[in-house]
Amino acid sequence: MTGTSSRSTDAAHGPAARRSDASRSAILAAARERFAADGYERATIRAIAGDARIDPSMVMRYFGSKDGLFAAAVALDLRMPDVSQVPRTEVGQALVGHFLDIWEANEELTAVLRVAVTNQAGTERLQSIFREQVVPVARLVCPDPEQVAARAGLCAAQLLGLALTRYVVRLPPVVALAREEILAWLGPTVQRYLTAPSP
Amino acid sequence: MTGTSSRSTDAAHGPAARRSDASRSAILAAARERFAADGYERATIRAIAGDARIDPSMVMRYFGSKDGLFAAAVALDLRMPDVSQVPRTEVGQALVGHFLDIWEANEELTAVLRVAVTNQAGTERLQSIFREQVVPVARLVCPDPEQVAARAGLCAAQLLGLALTRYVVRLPPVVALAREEILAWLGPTVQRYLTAPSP
DNA sequence: AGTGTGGGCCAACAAGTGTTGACTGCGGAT
DNA sequence: ATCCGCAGTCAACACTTGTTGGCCCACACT
Repeated sequence: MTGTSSRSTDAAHGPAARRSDASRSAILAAARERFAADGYERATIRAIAGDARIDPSMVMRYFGSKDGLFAAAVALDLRMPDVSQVPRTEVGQALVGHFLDIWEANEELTAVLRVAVTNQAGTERLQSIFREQVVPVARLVCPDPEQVAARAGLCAAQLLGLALTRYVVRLPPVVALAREEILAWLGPTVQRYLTAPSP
Repeated sequence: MTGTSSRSTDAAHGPAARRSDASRSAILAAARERFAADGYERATIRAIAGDARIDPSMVMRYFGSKDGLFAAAVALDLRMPDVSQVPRTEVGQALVGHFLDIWEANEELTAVLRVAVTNQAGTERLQSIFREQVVPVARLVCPDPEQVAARAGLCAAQLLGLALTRYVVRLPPVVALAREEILAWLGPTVQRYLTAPSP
């Protein structure tokens, strides 16, 4: 792109652009798809490499191991919205809507969820996403600091349950729900878990 | 041939008691444990047979295949309570409590959930449990027959989400919740999903 | 006694897994 | 033109998986 000539002048380009970047991202895309569709064990390196039209040994050279590939494929950023800009009474709906957005934008979250159920590394990945990206947002909304973790956990239970039944197990009635229905049903639930007085 | 040479004591005991029944149930118990702990692919027949202190080939002879073993191991009965005996306003809490009970009574539900995420047969098993055991109960509580499926689906999303975060992924704040806290938080949610007017 | 049904063990198979190493050839730097 | 680094290929390794068939022995029946 930027003239292959400026190879030695990698001054401000961060990590020097490698000739194999196309293959790398092809592998990562295929990996996300396979992990999301099949889970960790059934997403074989051979299948991923086949999807990316590349030799399996290249996957090893680039990412070291299957675990390394998974770690590189799902470096997940939830892009949580700035809830301080949202009216206190609508934060529940806003969060549910945001989660629906990112869940349908790409397959990374589905991949993390599927893998987290059978793979230790996946479990830890999901736990760290919760700890580092979900809990801090709850901290901004939630009155009592001591209850932040529990309230965030309740929200995670509701939202992951929706994702599980809608995108993984695909219970027909849950798949059939329209976006507005989900917002109307789950929004108040999340709102209550975050802001209602402790029962 | 029907020459099953009726054993001396099997007069009217239904399916004649076999000499290998001890081994069979040992295998089934080990299978439930492994499926619950490891999911479908990582729960190997060899490991299950090892736990049951029996040869792997016996598993094949008794259950035909790994799929057959799974089907036999998790013939799940939710033992749903008779909700018509429960006051309309407490049915939510009653259902949440019941699910906590059976989830902690044995590992069958955890096994079904773990397997359902990566295995097609497991997915169908979970779907049929929902269709045949959860939806009918919702039908008794729910006013509008057209909304029964959707409302049951919402309850499943909340309850499976709790199970996922508490027993599978084990998010620390969710694991730390006491039974009464869960009842107090989730009871009203399930209650609303079942009986509140459509939003 | 003998006998045969069937529970149990052993060894092996074919297929598929992650992973490794040696080899080829293109392209940019010298 | 020459060299060197690195993307890419091929083949193989060591291992595990589900699954199969043959064999041995215990026991209940005649």
